[in-house]
Amino acid sequence: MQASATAEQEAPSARQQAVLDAVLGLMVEDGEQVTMDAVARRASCSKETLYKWFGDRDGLLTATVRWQASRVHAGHDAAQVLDGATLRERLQDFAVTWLEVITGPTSVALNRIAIAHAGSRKSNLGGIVLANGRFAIGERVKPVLEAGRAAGLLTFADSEAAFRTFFGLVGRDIQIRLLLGETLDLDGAEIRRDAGRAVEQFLALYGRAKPDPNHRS
Amino acid sequence: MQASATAEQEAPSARQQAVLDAVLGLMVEDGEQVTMDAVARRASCSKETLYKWFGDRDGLLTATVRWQASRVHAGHDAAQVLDGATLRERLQDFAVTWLEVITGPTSVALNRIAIAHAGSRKSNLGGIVLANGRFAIGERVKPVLEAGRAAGLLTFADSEAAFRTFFGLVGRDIQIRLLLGETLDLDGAEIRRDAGRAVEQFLALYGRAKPDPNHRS
DNA sequence: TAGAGGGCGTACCGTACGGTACGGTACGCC
DNA sequence: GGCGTACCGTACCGTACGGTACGCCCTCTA
Repeated sequence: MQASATAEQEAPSARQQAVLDAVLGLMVEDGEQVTMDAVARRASCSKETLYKWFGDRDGLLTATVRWQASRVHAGHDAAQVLDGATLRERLQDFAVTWLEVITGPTSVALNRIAIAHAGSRKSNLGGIVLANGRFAIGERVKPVLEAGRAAGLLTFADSEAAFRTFFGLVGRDIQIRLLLGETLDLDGAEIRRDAGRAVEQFLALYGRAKPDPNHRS
Repeated sequence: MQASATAEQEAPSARQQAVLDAVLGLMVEDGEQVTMDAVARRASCSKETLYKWFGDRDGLLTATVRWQASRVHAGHDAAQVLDGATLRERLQDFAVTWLEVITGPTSVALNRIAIAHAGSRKSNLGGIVLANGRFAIGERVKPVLEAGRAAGLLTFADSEAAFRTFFGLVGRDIQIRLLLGETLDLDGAEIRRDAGRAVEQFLALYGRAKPDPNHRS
């Protein structure tokens, strides 16, 4: 009983990636029709191969979540010295990226699956989604906030609390509305506007000095 | 084929309410074991009766969501004249109530079911949950915000946008984390503290005057 | 050319679950 | 008492789906 891409963290082969993409496609089309038969048909592979590679259905779903998560991570490392314009720009980038992710159909479908699964203890899809979504971005934003504090641009005691406020200002009710089936389709311009508003509000709450209107990028 | 409490809005009888409470109980215990057999066993009724009363499984779930929604609504009407302390207090009330709702196990279970269901078009559970959750509270908060604006305490152009910011400041990442299976259990004190912070942040963003530190309730 | 192995397609099995049918019982009404 | 109604409990049916088994093809190696 060898489960290649499940218990082991081995990166999936190209063929396996194609299978996982097929799963994602089915999830986006209709989260409830992700059946082993449907996956096999869609990916043009045999069910036996699915079980050989992923162990069982849960393993397949887990591998899919991991696979999607592995693609989301991207983004530059922190510049150590921050001025006000750079800080604003970095936060804007995070906000835009985050909004693009959570409004994407793949994210919505994946979160739906993970949430449905979270109801019954087995196989921690929700934990994986959280670790690669909300917590991953937290770990990337907090250093920026702390650099901003070090540069005297921000003031806060607890970077985790500051980040959670930022998270709330950016996401607001968008994710829950999408998850519950509302169709919001935000275009890029609207996302940038929303992100900008959130950043300004965050800076209004946590900025040490009033934002300098002469010093826009 | 008469479906008493489904297509029709008729309030469920006492016996039917007991059945719906059984459904809620099963949902909280394990969202996936809400099977018609399990409901019948739990509620000590026959499956035939379930189908007679609710039509089919979707009807039963819909009736359950409506039944729970009908219990959540509560809360005083708006006082027309607002001073700063009253406004702060009203907002605090809303924030506490909302946090208590979304952190409750029933709400988490119900939202999970509705979200899982939202993946496939049939039977709009997500819409019902949204209408009775996020939108219902919005319709109750916005008049308060507008009264605050009329009293010169707040300044904003769009009450919907202002409410969404309030919503984000209150909820932050709490709901998505709970839905994805994290166990956060906030106690009453923490909820009040969170709510207070959110209200202060909201007033800092939208208040016309700086909050008067001498004038706390 | 022959053998081996990986993988596709498909048939198959067991079970769980949605939905229906039916016998039995309690209760109200004539 | 006799009848209808409402409901419980349970047996039953059909199907969908997770999981397994097996035959065939294709490719790679010697």
